[in-house]
Amino acid sequence: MPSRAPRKQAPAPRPVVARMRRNGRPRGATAASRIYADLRAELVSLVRRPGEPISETQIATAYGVSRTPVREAILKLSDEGLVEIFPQSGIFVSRIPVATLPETIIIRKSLEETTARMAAEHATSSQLLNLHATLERQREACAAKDREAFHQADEMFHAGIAEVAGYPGIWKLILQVKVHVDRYRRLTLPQIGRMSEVIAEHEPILAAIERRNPDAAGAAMASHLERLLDDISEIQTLNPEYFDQPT
Amino acid sequence: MPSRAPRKQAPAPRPVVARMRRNGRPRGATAASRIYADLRAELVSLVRRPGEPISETQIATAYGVSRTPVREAILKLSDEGLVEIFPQSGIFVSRIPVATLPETIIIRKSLEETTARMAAEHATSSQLLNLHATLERQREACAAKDREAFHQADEMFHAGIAEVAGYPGIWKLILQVKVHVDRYRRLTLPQIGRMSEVIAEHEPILAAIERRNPDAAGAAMASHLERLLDDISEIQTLNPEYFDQPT
DNA sequence: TTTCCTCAATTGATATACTAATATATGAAT
DNA sequence: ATTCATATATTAGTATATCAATTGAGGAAA
Repeated sequence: MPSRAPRKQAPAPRPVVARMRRNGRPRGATAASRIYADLRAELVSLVRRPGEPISETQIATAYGVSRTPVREAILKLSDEGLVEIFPQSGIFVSRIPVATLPETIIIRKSLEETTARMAAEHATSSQLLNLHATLERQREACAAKDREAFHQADEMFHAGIAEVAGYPGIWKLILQVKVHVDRYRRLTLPQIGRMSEVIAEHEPILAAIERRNPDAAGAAMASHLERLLDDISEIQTLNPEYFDQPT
Repeated sequence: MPSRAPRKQAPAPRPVVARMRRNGRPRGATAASRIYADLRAELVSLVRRPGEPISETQIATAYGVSRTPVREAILKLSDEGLVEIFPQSGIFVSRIPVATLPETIIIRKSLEETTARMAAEHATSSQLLNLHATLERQREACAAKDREAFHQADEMFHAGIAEVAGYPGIWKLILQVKVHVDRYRRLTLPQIGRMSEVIAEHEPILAAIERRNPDAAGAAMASHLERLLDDISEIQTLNPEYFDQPT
């Protein structure tokens, strides 16, 4: 029996206000979150291949922890659609759901057309200079044929536009949505020639934002992302086991 | 020592194909998923009020299960932003992040402008009849002043348009994004007068889709959702403890 | 009264253990 | 060889246990 009254029970006529938030650290460096981040990186980079089984216990021993935090990480990845859990059977890296990729790109196009528009309406000079700097970094990566840096600058460019628009949460949503497209594209690695095309498409977007022309900015962004739709639907034949077949 | 070779180990030169998927039931009726669904309903319906503490053990005993499945449900809700976990402190129903609501509505507007456009391009006669039926159901609910049925028909109308567009996943994404707006609007209950306005705004959307006019359909949808932006920013003052203050 | 200190209780995070279901390898039967 | 049955190991799901961090009430000190 508790010698003291329990700290907080619901029965009262609605405490409602409740306690104010305490420490400002909402769940940072737990074992689960570290494992989640690691696994996610391995999944998007295709270090773990679609269809491959994943063993909770194996990962747990590898990290020197119990199954519990590993399971927490896996469940989160399952929500994101990166792994599939089959009860009493096993966990597997999800195959790439080819059928849903076009819809994903449509979503991205729709959202980024909006951010480009809003960016053209709200951009400050310093923000424009930052975007120019990012684009220049991308040109350097292109010249150096550094695919990793190029991709990183590419994401920064798009994220930067969302931030200039005043809606950084839109880019967070896009990140969540485009994960399967990223896995798909990782399989179509070569595309060195694409890098300069991408830059050539980024330039008019930034130019339109600079001209404060929302319509042009949105249109340029839309046509840039429409190229993505063309890119997919090429290499489905090789490595068919990585894809979720239309049956 | 295992008397038999382990079933599957990674070391081999990449098994790759792995096992085909077995039973088609990817995680259905676990205790965790039932608790998750229940809790989520309680959160969006504001049965559990923003700021209120949530006790894992209390829920566990209420369901007659251990803390483990409860924790799985809570973690998922935490990812969705419906609850906040403060380490070694407690779990609390998240306050409504008022500052992010406009962005959420912008996202929805952007995506649904797209679905309306695409619906106008692809709608078949039977699909149009279904949309008319849904709209009629909404009129009936309005006449009966049945708010719950009205809201249900409203969601069906929007979901139906996404489906006609050929991108039902867009509606699923919207559902995920608009949860805080729903909680907010639940606080502004009255709005009986709004019901007929909503119907009056739905009609031109459907009419434009019927006329196969993507531009008009997108514009009608956009202006419909812009009304949402006006609706918020009204009742922040009453019940301030439910909102995440801009400090 | 106000401030500080102490301490029991609760909590989130993790560890360990158990169970029912399932898949697969092995061996038997055809 | 091919099919079928059986046994065994692995698994997801859940239960229970441990621990350090934090809270907040009560009492001591000012």
